[in-house]
Amino acid sequence: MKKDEEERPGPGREGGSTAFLLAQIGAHAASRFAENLGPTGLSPPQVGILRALGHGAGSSQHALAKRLSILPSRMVLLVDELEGRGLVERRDNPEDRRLYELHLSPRGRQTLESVGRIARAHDEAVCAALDERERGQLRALLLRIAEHQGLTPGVHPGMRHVGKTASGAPPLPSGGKGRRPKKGTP
Amino acid sequence: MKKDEEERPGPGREGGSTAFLLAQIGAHAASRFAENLGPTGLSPPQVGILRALGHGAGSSQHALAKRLSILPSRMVLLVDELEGRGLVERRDNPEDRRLYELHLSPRGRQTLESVGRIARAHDEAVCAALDERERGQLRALLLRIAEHQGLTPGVHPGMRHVGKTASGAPPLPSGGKGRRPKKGTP
DNA sequence: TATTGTTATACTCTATAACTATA
DNA sequence: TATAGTTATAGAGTATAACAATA
Repeated sequence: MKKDEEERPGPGREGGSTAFLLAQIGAHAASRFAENLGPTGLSPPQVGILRALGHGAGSSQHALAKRLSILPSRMVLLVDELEGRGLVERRDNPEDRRLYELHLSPRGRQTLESVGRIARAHDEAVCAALDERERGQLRALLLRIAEHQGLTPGVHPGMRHVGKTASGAPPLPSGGKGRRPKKGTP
Repeated sequence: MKKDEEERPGPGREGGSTAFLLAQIGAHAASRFAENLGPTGLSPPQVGILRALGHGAGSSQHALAKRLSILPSRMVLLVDELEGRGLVERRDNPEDRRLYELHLSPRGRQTLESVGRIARAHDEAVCAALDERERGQLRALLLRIAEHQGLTPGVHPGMRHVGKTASGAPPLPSGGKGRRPKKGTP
């Protein structure tokens, strides 16, 4: 057959566009980090919670969920597990009894330090192809993009549910009954 | 209370590590791209299929699934929809009747060009903070990381399911009955 | 027996509505 | 009435087993 006419998307685009490279490498980095968390038994969003509590304790679940772009309904389960492992404490807020105050336990703080070590090793592995000067260059460029795109420092936008709905169907109504009494029912 | 002792992960790490910045910006870029695909009604993996067929037609579903790291069972549904929209054709392979040959239809090729325009606009938007020289620098650094990490050019590693299994529970056995006769039952 | 396409099934994550207790 | 936490439920993505047709 004839020599294939190389359907390149543009000039000098071997390996994909820069935006594609960012998405590709970013997904790889996120997956590797999740793998490296294996020994801790924590998921990336749980690490986000521990980190947030590490330098801003006493937050309510709702405030934390908003800050981390996690749904409140999901936050419940994530905190349930962290509390069950003794890493996070739910304390009553005496001024507003609807709210919890979330705090890191000593063990939680210890775990957070361990996560920090994992994160540093992970960063080293991801950037291994570059020398110190190049890492600084890359970091500076990425910071400018992040700022220009309006990204919140330190908050990973968990892959918002976007694409699809092929047939354009509107969302259906749903049930829900709610049952259990809340925490401190006297 | 005393002044909080700023729990920074390391020196000069405002905004997170470089690996975190890559994950953050990468997720943002992927989400935005999925949004920009809205008018086409295509999902990112479907775009991957169209692109692959654009310069390597005649592939079987299985071979394509392997190349794009999509599960064969998912590939069925993705191709079902592309075929239903008249963008892709399933042709019988006369040499091995188990296989299909996947081909882009003229309309599929047209759609692929449209996607290319969307992708270029997307790339421009993501890199808007940088000038031409800086984009070249960034691209060169990213290509070196991608190569060092062993990433396949042009293939997005869709966010492999990694983290969690909090209780370390092993996977359960499952059923499955299978029914319908395959395509060309004479 | 092995492979391709397919279906069934299960688990996770995302997203929304509804409910309780409290303000 | 509004808000925080919670539960139920629906939908999409990921993953695996099982099956029919074919090799």
